Amino acid sequence: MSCRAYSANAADWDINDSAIPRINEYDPFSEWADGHCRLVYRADNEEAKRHSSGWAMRNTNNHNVHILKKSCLGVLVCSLRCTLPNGDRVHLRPAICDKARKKQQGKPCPNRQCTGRLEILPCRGHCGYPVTHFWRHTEHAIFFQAKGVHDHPRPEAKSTSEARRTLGSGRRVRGLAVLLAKEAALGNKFDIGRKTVDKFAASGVEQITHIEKTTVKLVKLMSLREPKRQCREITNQVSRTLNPSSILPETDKGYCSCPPFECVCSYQQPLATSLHQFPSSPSYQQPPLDSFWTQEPLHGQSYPADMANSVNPQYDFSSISTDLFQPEEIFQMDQPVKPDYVHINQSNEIARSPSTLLDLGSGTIHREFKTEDYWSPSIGNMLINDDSNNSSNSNSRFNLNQTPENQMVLNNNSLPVDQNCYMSSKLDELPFSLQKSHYYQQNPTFDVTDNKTPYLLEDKNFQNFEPYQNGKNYNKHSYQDEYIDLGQFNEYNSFLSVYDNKVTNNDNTIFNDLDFRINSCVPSLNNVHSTYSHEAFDVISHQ
DNA sequence: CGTTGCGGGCTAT
DNA sequence: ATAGCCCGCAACG
Ligand SMILES: [Zn+2]
Ligand SMILES: [Zn+2]
Repeated sequence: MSCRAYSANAADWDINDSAIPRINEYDPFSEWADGHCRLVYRADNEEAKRHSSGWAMRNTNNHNVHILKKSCLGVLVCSLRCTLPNGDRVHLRPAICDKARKKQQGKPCPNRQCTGRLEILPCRGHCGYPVTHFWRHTEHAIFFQAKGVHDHPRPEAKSTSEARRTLGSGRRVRGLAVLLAKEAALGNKFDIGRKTVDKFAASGVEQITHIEKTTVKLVKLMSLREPKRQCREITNQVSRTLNPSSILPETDKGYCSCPPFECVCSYQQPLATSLHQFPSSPSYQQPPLDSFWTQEPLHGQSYPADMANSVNPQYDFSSISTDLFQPEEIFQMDQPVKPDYVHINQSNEIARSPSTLLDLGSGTIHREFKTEDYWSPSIGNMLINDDSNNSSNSNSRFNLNQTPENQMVLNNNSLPVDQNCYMSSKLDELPFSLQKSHYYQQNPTFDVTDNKTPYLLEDKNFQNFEPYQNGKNYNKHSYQDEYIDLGQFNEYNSFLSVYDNKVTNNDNTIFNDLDFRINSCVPSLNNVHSTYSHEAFDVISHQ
């Protein structure tokens, strides 16, 4: 699900804007928002208030009191990429707490018949870095913005994870039943947001057609300002691509009776053996023998129904207990955790390094399945990346990114998102300052002043187009001075005209693409964005 | 115990 | 300046 192409509010704002249009419509909470999106929730939305997400997001310090930033921790997977009997893959929820997360790593795979160990598959969905979520509160709404497209499967639902944790050590099936029931019950709430998804997905396709036409323009726009470090990391994604052909080799395995994180049995799996020693990160990747995600069910685990049937059942939760994560237990296993493994894992826990460049320009989908590919993209999955809970969330990452087109399609909303930032245009051509001045002059009405207020405090101004005011400042800088609001450019054309000195075309979609790419891959350009379709532009630069 | 948020501080670009 | 990230602290459940 990700975000809908158009949020109720036509996202003509950016989380960093000092002034944002007043929002009248709110979006239903999207637990699995993916791709670049901006959503506005009601201030009383509990989930929004908690800044929760289906993705395992951890707080990260962005030195900005007004905006809460979180980055994705990826997903906890089996080092052997085993497939559960039902065809699902292991994808547990990484603990948010660093300490707890470390404990998780190296634990035996929950699949009883698998000898693999749990390891973190870091998120590299945003230019090689973890996808980030931004939250900002205003008086009447909670603004949410995401950057990047998760290149990994969805972790288990938060509720499931919690349930597991709290379920006592009850070791039997009973616990499992409870979990399943919970999951099933929880799943229903997401249906709401989904309808729009398909719709947007379709529109996304349409938009894609415009891409070629607009490419030139986009390049031009991007040339306005090229961030020094662009994301061009397509490579990572490619590396995770899996061979579709390989399918569920391990599917039929039975489960051992060992706890998910504490398997003690010595059951050996043929394939896996050494795999667990390698970190999941692409740079280190060892080729999993078979496609890890290929089989991800189309419906993500997030789906209630699915969960009950597929996801949870696969795990042996009976043994899961609070002590699952006890470090000591790791050593109790017949096969001690390999120190190296753990070590490596930690270092790779979160992708830090950018990746290598990919063939950005190629629009081809890489299906070459290298041994190291983690993901096998299934086109069907790729096309729909919706946040609705059911979608094949797991696919979002992987496959889509390989091609610009694909990405665009995939990204939720149909908004083209170029994670890869394959377009390395030069922004230099147009001085950024120029843009600012233009926009700024035209939007005299906006108040640029920056007042500071913790994001938790509602930022009235934000909603009303007023500057931040209140409280804390951004840690070290204020946005106000440089804030530029492009709101006046209601049309994409207007925007173009500014640069081109002429009005070019009416194709709003183009802008979207541009926006997407810019936002996603070019850090500096994140402020430049358009409403996803014909809405006004909101370009902001601040510093 | 784990989650969530805060914020200092370091690093790379 | 921007962004990513580590780390400790604290409130909370
Ligand atoms: Zn396994
Ligand atoms: Zn992610």
